[in-house]
Amino acid sequence: MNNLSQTNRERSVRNHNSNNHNQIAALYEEFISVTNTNVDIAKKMLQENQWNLQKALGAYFDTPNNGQASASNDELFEENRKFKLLSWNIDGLDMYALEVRAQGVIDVIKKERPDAVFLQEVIPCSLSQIQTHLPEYDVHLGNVQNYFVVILTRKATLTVQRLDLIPYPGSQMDRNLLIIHARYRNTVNIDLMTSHHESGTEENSSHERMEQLKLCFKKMFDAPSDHFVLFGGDLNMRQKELYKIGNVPAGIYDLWFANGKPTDCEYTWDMQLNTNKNFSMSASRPRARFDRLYFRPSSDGSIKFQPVGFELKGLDIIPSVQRFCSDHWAIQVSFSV
Amino acid sequence: MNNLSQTNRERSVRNHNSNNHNQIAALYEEFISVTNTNVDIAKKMLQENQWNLQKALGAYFDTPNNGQASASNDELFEENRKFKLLSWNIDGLDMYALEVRAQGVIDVIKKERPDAVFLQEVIPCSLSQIQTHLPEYDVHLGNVQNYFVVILTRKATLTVQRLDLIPYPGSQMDRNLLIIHARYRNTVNIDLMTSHHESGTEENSSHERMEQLKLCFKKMFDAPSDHFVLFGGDLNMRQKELYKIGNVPAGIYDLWFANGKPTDCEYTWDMQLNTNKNFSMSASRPRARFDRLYFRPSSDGSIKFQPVGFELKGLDIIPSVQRFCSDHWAIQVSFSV
DNA sequence: CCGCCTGCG
DNA sequence: CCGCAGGCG
Ligand SMILES: [Mg+2]
Ligand SMILES: [Mg+2]
Repeated sequence: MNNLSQTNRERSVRNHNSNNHNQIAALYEEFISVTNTNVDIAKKMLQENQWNLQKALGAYFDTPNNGQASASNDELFEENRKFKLLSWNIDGLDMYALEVRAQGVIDVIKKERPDAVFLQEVIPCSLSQIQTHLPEYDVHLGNVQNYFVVILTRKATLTVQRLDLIPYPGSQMDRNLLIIHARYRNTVNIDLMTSHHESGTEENSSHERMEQLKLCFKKMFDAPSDHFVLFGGDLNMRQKELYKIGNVPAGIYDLWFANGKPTDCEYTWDMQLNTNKNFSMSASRPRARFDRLYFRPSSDGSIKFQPVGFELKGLDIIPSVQRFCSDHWAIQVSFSV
Repeated sequence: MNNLSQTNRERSVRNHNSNNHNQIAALYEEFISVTNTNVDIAKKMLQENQWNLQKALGAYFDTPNNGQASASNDELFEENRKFKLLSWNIDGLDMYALEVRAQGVIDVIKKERPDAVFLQEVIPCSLSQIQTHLPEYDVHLGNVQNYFVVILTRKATLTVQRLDLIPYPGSQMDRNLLIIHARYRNTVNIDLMTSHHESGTEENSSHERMEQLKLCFKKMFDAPSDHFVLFGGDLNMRQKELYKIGNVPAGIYDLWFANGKPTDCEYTWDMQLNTNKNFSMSASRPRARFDRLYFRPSSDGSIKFQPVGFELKGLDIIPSVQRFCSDHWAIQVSFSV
């Protein structure tokens, strides 16, 4: 019996208690996490089953075409739980309809319910919106000058032990590496690292990016070996630069590759599809895989944490303002835990 | 007896003819070429020796400390003749005191008396000055739009057989390679090639420069093997780029290297010494060896053509306007012929 | 934070 | 034709 099973037991106890608001939210959380559905289905199934999670899950999976109905609920519990991480440069430097666009970001997070979120190019005004509208997350940040990176951790699943902020000494743009040392469901140590690496094509920026990336890879190895390490963000990375630093070190996995290199998720900054910037009349319509997520597994092989998905989010234009949330797409990875 | 000796004989014949202006100029030319002096000394010595070149040379070298007085005049003839080539980006895009600066360029050429001159960044207005004030040179050019490259050949020593203009297909700046197929003293075939390679540090410019340089090296090899080939100009070259294309091919010689890498002639574009641009208040004071000359010897080993000198010219500020002739220095190479 | 341009130090 | 900033398509 591994640590995750203990967590399940603990939660079963909670489920038999009173129906106050926090506990209903926890039931939704659990139902959605196991069934990979949404809050509407969770509400319906739980209401129909007297707010008993096991009964609601049983009823859901007994319905034909819902999940894998042949397995027992406990097995489904084990098999279907996901850890989700979403990373997004939300372009807080673009003032056009920023408040509406930031609300769009919040809506995506509410819908996706990732356990952790890496945000880049956040400005104070957007940060306030996030803190107001996403109370289900803890908000972690280093500096709050100009624009900055933020890590959100889902209160229900992650407890934060420590924060590290490592400035890049060579950065001309005040970029830094933000690290959150967290525990997932009180059992799994996960170090969450995000960064917004030096922008632009200039030689100095390119060189600085390589230094920043090398530092990050080193930090991933510096973490205790029994921790899982997730690092990524807007790395502004070019293939040549990765090649020049010797490609991704052994023991670290690019989660786009680990999830089968889905070609429809390749470009995270795509001026052929994203119209937030004025490239429509331009001769060049560049696109690139600037945003990436890397994974260093734990040395503890008994802990299940398998990459099972890579998706782009934020692909929809916001009708009211005819803008996307950002010039970058969000990238989201899932792990079977 | 090689071809150069024949040329000497031909000239001796000319020297006994009448004293019209052209022939006096030819006598000056010869005297200066052999003695490495200047027009004032040539005039004095020739006047004192009844315009007899042999007597004037004899008198000059019999004077203690003048040349190597122990050798015979004929030997000195052989030993001291030089072929000189000067290359200069004269910054015709800088309008500040351009006419005075172009006159400065003309003055340097008149003083140095190179057999051939490669000019880059010439504009029509400067071209007119050159044509007016340097009648001792033939002027060769391809396009005359915006700014362009020009080759000057000394009428007394070079006869031009053909001109080729090869546009660089990938250039964003209408750059091209200008080739003059010439004969030196009616005996030695010399192909003169100059170019102004793509400017700037951008990736596309850098890549285009490498393509341009590869084409030029190829053209140097395409010339008939019994020709000497001299190629160079403002190549805007970076060490990395030369490395990336595999360095200078075997059989081609960088004349700065061939002349012992004189460290005081390394930087041809030097914002630490040249004040034409506004770098005085700038944090960076860049300098580079942008201007280079390459040499492919003839397969005919009987023809003497040995690199014997590399110099910078145009190092003096013009007092009246407090500017240098150009933001580039001129580079000048000499061959013992 | 694409390429390219202009202007500044 | 240096690096960098700001603006444009
Ligand atoms: Mg951005
Ligand atoms: Mg120039």
